[in-house]
Amino acid sequence: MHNNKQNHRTTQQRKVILEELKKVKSHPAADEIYRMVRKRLPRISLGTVYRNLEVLSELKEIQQIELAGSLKRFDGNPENHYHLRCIICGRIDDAPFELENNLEKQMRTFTDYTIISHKLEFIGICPECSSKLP
Amino acid sequence: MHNNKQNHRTTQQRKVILEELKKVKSHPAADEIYRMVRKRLPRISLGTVYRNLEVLSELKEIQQIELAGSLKRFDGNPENHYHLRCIICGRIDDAPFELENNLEKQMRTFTDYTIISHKLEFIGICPECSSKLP
DNA sequence: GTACCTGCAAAGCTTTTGCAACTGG
DNA sequence: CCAGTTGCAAAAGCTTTGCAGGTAC
Repeated sequence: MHNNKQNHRTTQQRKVILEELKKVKSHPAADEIYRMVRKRLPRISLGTVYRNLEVLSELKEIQQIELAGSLKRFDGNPENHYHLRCIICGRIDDAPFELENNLEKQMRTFTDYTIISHKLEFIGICPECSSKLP
Repeated sequence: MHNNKQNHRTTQQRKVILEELKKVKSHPAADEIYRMVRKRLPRISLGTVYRNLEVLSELKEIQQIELAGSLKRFDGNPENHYHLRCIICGRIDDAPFELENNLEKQMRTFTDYTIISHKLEFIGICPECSSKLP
């Protein structure tokens, strides 16, 4: 994790990364951003891109979309259901309520996408971790 | 991607992986499953575990939880909003409607988790990909 | 018998990190 | 000046894959 207490500077690299990202609506991955930024700063490194994306997220200038990543968890229950994830210990519990078919119905009225399914995850602190907090 | 047309066999490895995963409600990652299964099949390899988790998902015996993985996408808009993901081309668009605060409220009445936020993603086929389908 | 599966090891891909040099304020 | 930042390269972490031998059916 990164230290939140740092004083952040406005470097060329940081500025250009932010500008390029704000320009597009394609939600690029880090290496795509690297490619975009290199057109203006040919000597920038991938490491710098990663570090700045982290800092810019902390500063709430951008956000990271973490859905559907490559680190997977597996669930012996094949039925569609929602999950609760603890931000402290990382445990995942099943959510105690049903899928909302309404959400997909709503979405269909608003877009031209063919909606196939949806994923909903709640983020919070599990009772066990709560009880251990100072 | 895996070939869906295969005839799948019931091997010891496949059977034990499924049994062990059904036993727990902890939503383990692949390497945790590997550790669990090795107690019964000490010579099993991690590769076999990965391959079988893939097959078992195809067979709808289990499911993969892909939320909050490590391959991230970045969004120049720091405001909380939902996304639409195309399963064909992988593009991500912003969803054209507002966050449902009701969802968190509902969840609070059902669990002892301290709910901090939620993530909702719709999966579908974007108009462009739809138009190219056979 | 043979298509499918396994163990092993190597490779792949994304992300993180140590380090010495550099720079914004 | 000096804490924060950078480029580079190596390392780390998770997942996939090539291969030769094994196995379910």
